[in-house]
Amino acid sequence: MEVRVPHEWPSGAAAAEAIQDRLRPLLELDVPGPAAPRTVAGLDVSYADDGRLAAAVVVLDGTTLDVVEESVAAGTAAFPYVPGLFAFRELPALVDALRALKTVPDLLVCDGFGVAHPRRFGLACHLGVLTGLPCLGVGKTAFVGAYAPPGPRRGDTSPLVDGGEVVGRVLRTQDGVKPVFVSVGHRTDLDTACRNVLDLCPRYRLPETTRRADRLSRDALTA
DNA sequence: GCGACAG
DNA sequence: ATCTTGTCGC
Repeated sequence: MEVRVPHEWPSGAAAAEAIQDRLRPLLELDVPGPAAPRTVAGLDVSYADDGRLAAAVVVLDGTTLDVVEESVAAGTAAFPYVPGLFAFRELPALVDALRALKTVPDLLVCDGFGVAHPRRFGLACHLGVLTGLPCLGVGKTAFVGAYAPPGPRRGDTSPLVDGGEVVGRVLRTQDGVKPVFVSVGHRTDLDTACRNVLDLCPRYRLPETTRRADRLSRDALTA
């Protein structure tokens, strides 16, 4: 599929933040997301001991969750890990993997956050703008925002609030497991995003998209 | 000012 | 992210 060229690569933190600020106005938020996506792509990156990394994209049938297509791209950490600038670390390799895709997914599911970010422009926002596709983020641990623990049952949620605004939702994807943090990235709304994530979690805490991409990227690193 | 901080 | 065994539970 086609992916917009990222931009001139930032030389440092200040330049990276400037890029986020420049792209943020391009976000399309509060628009209805895909309630029943035909295909959903999961993205993840694994790291080796030496700085090598492997980015993986796995496209699943939105209904059966069967694998439709897979793509892997090898690369190198493109930026140091800085909370808030995490996207710049994995973006180049993820874009490579996406470009190799024959399928154009109806929805992208990222490891990390969307607008639940200090400058409201996390990885899911960045990938959304670059691809023009509906995109959401699923985080495993809290980053920004305050929240109350959601109820103990699958589907229970509580709002994630930062700076006086709701930036995401804490979602329990299975009875009694630790909740995940869902936030909108691009071209979708929070209700649809949470519905999508729940649909992608028929059995485990993390979405099948994420689990599949994680496994693929890890295997690619070994092989 | 200090600490905390997605993966 | 990654370093890491057994163990409890369905």
